[in-house]
Amino acid sequence: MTSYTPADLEPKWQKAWNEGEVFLAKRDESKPKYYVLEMFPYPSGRIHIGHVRNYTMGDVVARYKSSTGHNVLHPMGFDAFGMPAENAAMASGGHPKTWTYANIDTMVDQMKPLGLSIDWTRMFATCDPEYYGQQQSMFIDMLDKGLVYRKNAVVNWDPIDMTVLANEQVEDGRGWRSGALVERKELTQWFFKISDYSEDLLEAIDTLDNWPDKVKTMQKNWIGKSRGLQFSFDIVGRDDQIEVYTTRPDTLMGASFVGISADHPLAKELSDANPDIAAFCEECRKGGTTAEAIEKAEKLGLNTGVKVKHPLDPNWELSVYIANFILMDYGTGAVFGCPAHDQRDFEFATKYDLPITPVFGPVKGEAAEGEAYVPPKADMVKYSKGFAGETVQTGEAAVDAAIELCESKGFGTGVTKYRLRDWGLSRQRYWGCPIPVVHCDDCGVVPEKKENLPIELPDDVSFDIPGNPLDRHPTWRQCACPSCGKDALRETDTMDTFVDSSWYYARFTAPRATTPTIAEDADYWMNVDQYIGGIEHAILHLLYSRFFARAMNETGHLPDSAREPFNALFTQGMVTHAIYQNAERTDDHGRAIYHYPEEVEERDGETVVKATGEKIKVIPSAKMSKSKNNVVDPVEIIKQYGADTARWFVLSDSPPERDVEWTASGAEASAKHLNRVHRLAAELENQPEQGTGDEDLIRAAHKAIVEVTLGVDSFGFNASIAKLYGFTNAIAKSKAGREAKRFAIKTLAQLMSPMTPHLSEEMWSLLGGEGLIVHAPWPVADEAMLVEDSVTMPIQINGKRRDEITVPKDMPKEEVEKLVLK
RNA sequence: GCGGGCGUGGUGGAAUGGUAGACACACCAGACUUAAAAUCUGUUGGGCGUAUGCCCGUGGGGGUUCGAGUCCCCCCGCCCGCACCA
Repeated sequence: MTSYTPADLEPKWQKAWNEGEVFLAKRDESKPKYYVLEMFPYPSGRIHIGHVRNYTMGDVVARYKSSTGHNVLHPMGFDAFGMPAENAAMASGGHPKTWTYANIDTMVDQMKPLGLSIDWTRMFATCDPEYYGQQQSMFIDMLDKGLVYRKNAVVNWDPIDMTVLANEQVEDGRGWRSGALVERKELTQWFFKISDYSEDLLEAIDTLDNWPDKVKTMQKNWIGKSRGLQFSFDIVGRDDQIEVYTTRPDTLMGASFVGISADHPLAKELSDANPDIAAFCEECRKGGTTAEAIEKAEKLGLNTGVKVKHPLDPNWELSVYIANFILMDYGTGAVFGCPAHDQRDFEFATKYDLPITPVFGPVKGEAAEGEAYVPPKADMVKYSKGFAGETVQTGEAAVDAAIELCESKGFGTGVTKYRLRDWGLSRQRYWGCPIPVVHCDDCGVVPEKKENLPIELPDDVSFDIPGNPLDRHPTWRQCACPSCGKDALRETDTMDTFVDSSWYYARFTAPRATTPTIAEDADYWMNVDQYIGGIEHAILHLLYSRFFARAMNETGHLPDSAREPFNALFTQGMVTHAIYQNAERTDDHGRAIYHYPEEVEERDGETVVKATGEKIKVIPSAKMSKSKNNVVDPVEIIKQYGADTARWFVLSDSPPERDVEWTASGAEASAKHLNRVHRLAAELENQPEQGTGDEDLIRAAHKAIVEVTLGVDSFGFNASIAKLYGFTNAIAKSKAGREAKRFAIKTLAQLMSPMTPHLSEEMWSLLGGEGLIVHAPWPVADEAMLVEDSVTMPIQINGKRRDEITVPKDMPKEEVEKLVLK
């Protein structure tokens, strides 16, 4: 008898697949195509068990689709530009390029033993000049189409990474990577015109039927559409106006003051004349931007002495305040305050003793005292100082009526605004894609000629001083102006690395092309049919990619049908692991001590440190982190149990969208189970030829086909695995004859093959299956075998189960009823 | 504050409005063994009972229904996302 030795059989079958070029993706118009993609990794140096879960899910889909007659594209690459490479270079004196490519080699070596059905011939890294050169070429195309522009803007400056961050990359006022408090700085930057696509990106969300609602909602909120009235207040005593935007024009008769941002042009003008105002504006800008700071921040205002006229009553004058809570980059940077119906305005008005005039109240009863009355816009309210339409109506209707009325009176227009800002892409870093433009004294900013692409990064750079090494490189900047030929200087900013990941999915369709894409390949392979990755990319990466697909369509690099690039999205959960924290002591600095799993054990129902017996506080299901000593290394797991066990485990128990906790006992159980399955196949020839219950076993096999297929089809891998356990138990217990068992075990091997491909190949060959199991078509259940002759039905009285009876399937209803009522 | 999700045994988790707890972990018992490991078999939501069996049970309270873990309303708790957004 042969025993189950993954260390031997896994490499054996991987070799067979490689030699047969089984996973090589070729265009084949005779088959339906299926493009499966997992979000590509950053080459940090080691694969993580989370990667294993992500890629295994993709692999299950890829292998299953392939066995159901699809021509599958399942590629892998690396998102290879970015800060960590530069940080490593600064720390160890190496070069980001060396570091990155060495990491990629290591990670590929770690991934290959997993037996993923990847077409490795398509692999690339975004730091390959062949890739980023094409990105530069597209940048120039986008410049031509007006999809990229340069402007002077106040930007988020990360003082640790010494670079600019996009709005999306600032979290709680801190850089998403460095964690440094972000500063505001004025710089000339490149921007993608993503805001031109606000409506398109928003509307199309509703067509994404196979995306999680959660992600769709997050994107909708991020785009942030609102409809309101934009109008101007005439400033008293001068020929000038303050423009404001409001989503509640129905509260115009409750206006109490006008507030402007400290960065508003009027505030700047007043600052120049009055040092007190200048000091106040400075104070406003300093305020922290963390959630906490905003929560606690006092509403500060300064009466400028400027007055404006109310548009509906020229005799009604309102004071203009500079206020610290008004943002220059939303709306017009100026608002009118209606304290009766806005809590923030209420607090402001109370503090500065401004009038609070309600314009509506509840239909029944009175509004509460001491706070603003803010009902949902869809609610009916009773207007006492309304100026448009019915006395009793919904806020929504009143807003519409107010906009219409104001438009007809000739002040203000109804406008739609979006929160989405243009995407600032300039980064003051070395390890990124150089922006392919040249600064010429005579011609200004000129795009590089396409024949000069790629503009490659120079290798001879140093990282001993902060800042961008491209700025201080002796020769790299110097070039000829593409327009007039005179001496000119290159742009030294590089692109945000999110640009690199915004189109890699398209590049996989023709990874070696000398143009960004090739029409026939893109037409055939796009869209991605199933995209799989972490929820953390719900906004940034996915929104940018949706924008880029549109931009690539407009620059002729993707077909119309690929403007929305991902047909289906699945966001998988993390692999977590318990943390073992010492409950009795901390280290010399008062920090918690964490123990490795192998340092602790269970003793009398308590978890203690083996060596010392100290009690342990177990924190279950925590994100893996090196500093918490709870990281599971996939390489070790594969060494110990084999890839199939690792694959089986990460798919079992928890639904794929939820976190799964890695436990040693669970991993061991998976290994045991696969051993058992292997034994079924290996010992088949010892089974007696004749037995009993052949038909029952064959029926069980057909039922398993239906149930497992359903799970695989709907991302219910844990459900499929539960059914496979059940089916395995049924085979093990069955007394059926050898050929019935052979059929059942071959079916089991096939149903398991997307999850445990090596073991399945081995079983297939042990059972005398023809060729490789990867080439075998997915089993189809025989409907006739699914129908039972007799059926067991529960007898319920008032919904409670009282008894059960087993009757022939075709027994008439009346007879069943008679039987039950007896 | 706004938006979304979740709450089921000791644990992870199953259940198109129709037998709650599939499957697995863990625990316990038994078989095999000199012994252990491995393997196999069985038990395991709570309570009552010798037993056929009965009662209770899906965060709490109410409702719809012949029937609710599932649908509706209120409350509690946890998680995630967004947020001086005018």
